[in-house]
Formats: sequence, structure tokens, C-alpha cells
Amino acid sequence: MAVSMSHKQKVYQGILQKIRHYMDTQHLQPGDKLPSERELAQTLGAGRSSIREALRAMEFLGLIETRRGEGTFLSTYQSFQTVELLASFILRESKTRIDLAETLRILEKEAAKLVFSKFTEQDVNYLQVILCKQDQTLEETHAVFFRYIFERSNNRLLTKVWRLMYEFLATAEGISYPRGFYEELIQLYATNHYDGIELLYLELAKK
Amino acid sequence: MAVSMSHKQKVYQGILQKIRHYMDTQHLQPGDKLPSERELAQTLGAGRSSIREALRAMEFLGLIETRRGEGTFLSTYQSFQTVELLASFILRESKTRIDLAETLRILEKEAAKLVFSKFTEQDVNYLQVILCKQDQTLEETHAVFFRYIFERSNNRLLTKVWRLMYEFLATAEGISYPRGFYEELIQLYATNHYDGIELLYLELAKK
DNA sequence: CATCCAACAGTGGTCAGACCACCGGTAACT
DNA sequence: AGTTACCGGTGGTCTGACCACTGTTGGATG
Repeated sequence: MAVSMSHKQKVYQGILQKIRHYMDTQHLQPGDKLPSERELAQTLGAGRSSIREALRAMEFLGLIETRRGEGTFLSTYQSFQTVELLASFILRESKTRIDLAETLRILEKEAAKLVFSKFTEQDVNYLQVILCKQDQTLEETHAVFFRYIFERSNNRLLTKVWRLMYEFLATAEGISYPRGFYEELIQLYATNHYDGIELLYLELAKK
Repeated sequence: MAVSMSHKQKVYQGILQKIRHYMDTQHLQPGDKLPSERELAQTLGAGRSSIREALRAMEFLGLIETRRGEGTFLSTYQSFQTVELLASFILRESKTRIDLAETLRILEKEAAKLVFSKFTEQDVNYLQVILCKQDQTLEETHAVFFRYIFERSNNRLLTKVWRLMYEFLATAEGISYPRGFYEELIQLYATNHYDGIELLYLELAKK
């Protein structure tokens, strides 16, 4: 009675909820096997095609991996295929891109601020090394650079959200700032200049 | 011969390509109608269930909108259903309430800053009214207060992410700050004191 | 003539069943 | 013991059926 009254939620959406719940209660880990489609259909009281629509959604998001003749498994790693296909479709919508870019920058800025007090000289050196590597594009550098920062932020949720959005946008267009930006940021860390981060991003927004 | 030869590509993935091609050649605009599922099945030489799996994927990406009894239409606006679904799975793991609360605060702070330059006297008055209402708890006030700010931020993605996290956390524990916090924030808007936002949140974190 | 409403055709939503291709294990055979 | 053929389980796909819902249409009614 709860949900599907007013909204007439589709079956496969309910299936998604139930599968997630199943994953919770069974404490499934990445790589574990899900029940077969037929079994799920019977257990959850739905048609197999509805189950498949739900699984297709999860597969699309890179949450599961299906192997014909074997079964369906929880993904061990992040599937990029999803993101690529997605990007090939969507990203003409300019407002989406703008929102994404803006949000992305907010997350990066705040992560940079979160780790500020934690950063040691060693951390700063490490970032420096990343920046100096010549065998990668600026876009790659950006990814490695911030991935490190987010890891040190010690906020898994923030990190996940960032990674998701980043991959989302990065497949369509490279993401990076002027090289000087990264150098200045490192400089701020080195000179213990917290407030500079906000200003640094403020300048970035102007361009 | 076309699709399933070498890569064992699934039918629905081929369908996606074809539909996109169709959209291109027919110069479909947002809001336009797609052929019916049955017609697509016949035209593209596939079963209706495969067509549906493809459409389901597109629906996730917010590309199309299906209306029972009417048909399938290209989305007029970009929805973030993908993000929503993914978030529900991600949040499932990130049980760390601390991460959530931290991220939530970051989003709110940045939204507050985003709307700063846009805010008129009228907006400030409206927030004042929200705050003065006595018939609701502080938690409810918090929700209404920031919902308004996020709406004015003009960043749908940011708003979506916030709402998701907020609802997720709010069900577990009430979320609110001291009443004085909101008053001070309004005061900052009224006195055109941008930098104060950062400081205000800094104080909040200390407690 | 204008208005209303019932019947109808078309659409997405869902289910059940069938067949195929594939994988892994196992029993039979050499 | 090693090889092979088979078999059960799994995902991949198609078909046909029924339901619920929508917009239209055409006739009955005032």
C-alpha cells in the first residue's frame, strides 16, 4: 500500500529495491553471485522479463556483470563502458554539462580544503611528483592529482560522488585546469595558506 | 549479420545504436515521439523485449520518457535519474554517517554561496518568513530553508544530489543547526557579506 | 446544432513459455 | 588415468497473450 498507490511505480523499479535489500541482508560482496533470473522471478514474484529490465539497469550502471551460461555477479570494479555509452548519448545538453562542471569544481575545492590540515610535507612532495611527470596529458594529470587528494580526504562518500561525476564528464571532454593552477595549489599547501584555496577557485571561475 | 557477429554484442546494445541513428536521420527534437515498441521491433528486426531493454536503458539516462497509453517521447529536459539510482546503491555502502553529514554541509555551504550574488531583497525576506514560522520543527525549517536556496542555485544536479543525501540522512536522524545559524546566514545576505558564509560554516564545524 | 459519453484502437506494462547458445561439471568410454 | 560426450543450469532472445491506460471517434441525446 505504501508506495505504488499514487505513483504507479513500475515493477522493475520495485525489483531494484528488492535486489538491493537482498544484497544488504545477504551481505553480498563484489564478485559474489546473484540468484539466477528465473529464481529471482519466482522469489520476488515477478516475470522474468521484468527481472531482466532491472538487471539491465544495474548492468548499465556497472553494478553487476552477467556471464552467459554462468550467472550474474556483483561487479568487482567500475565499468567504464557504461559511462562511455552514456556520454555518447547525452552530452549535447549544455546545461547538464555546466551543472556537472560546476558541481565537480565544488567537490574538488572542498576536498582540497578538507585535506589541508592533514597534509604533510610528504604529501606535498607526492603531488609535486605527479605534476612533473611528462609522460601523461594534462587531463590524466588532473585525474591522478585529485584522486590522491580525495583519497586523503578520508570521506569515501565524497570521493565516490566525485569519481562518478568525473568519469561521467571526462569521457565526453577532457577536464583540466591550466598547469599553473596545480602548482599554485601545491604552493598553498607548502606555505600553509588555507584561505588561498577559495581564492584560487574564484579566479578559475572567472575565466 | 550486422550485429551479433564478432563481439557477441547484445541485441539491445545494437538497438541503442540504431535508435540513436534513427534520431539523427529523422532530426528528432526533444518532445518528439518515437515509434511504438511494436513498430520498432518489426522495423529493427528484433523482439519487443529486446527493444524494451534498450528503451529502459535510455530511460535511465533520462533520454526518453514513456507514457503508458500514449507512447515514448524524447525527454524535454535532462533528468538525473541515473544519479539517483546510483546514489541509492552507493549510499547503501557508505554507512558512515559522518561522511554524509560532512558532504551534506559542503553542498549546503556551496549552494549558499552560489546564490549569493543572485539574491534579491525579496529572497532574503522570503527566507526570513520561513524562519519565523512557528508551526514547524527546526528540522522542517532546515529542509524548507535550504530547499529554497538550492532551487535558486539553478544547478539541478547539485540540488538532486543534496536532496538524495538529505532524505537519506534525515530519516535516520534529524538535521538542523542552531537557530542562530540561519539568522546569521540571512544577515550575511542582507549585508552583502560573501566571505562570512565560509566563516559561518567554519564555526559550525568546531562544535 | 451542440454536447456528452460509450466504444474502440493504439500504446506501454507485464507475464508465461519456448528455444537457443554457452558454460561447467560429470559420467561414460577408451 | 585421460579423454570425450553428455546433461543440467544459465543468460539471451523471441513470441504471443492479457491488462491498464490514453486519445479519438462517432453516434445518441438534449
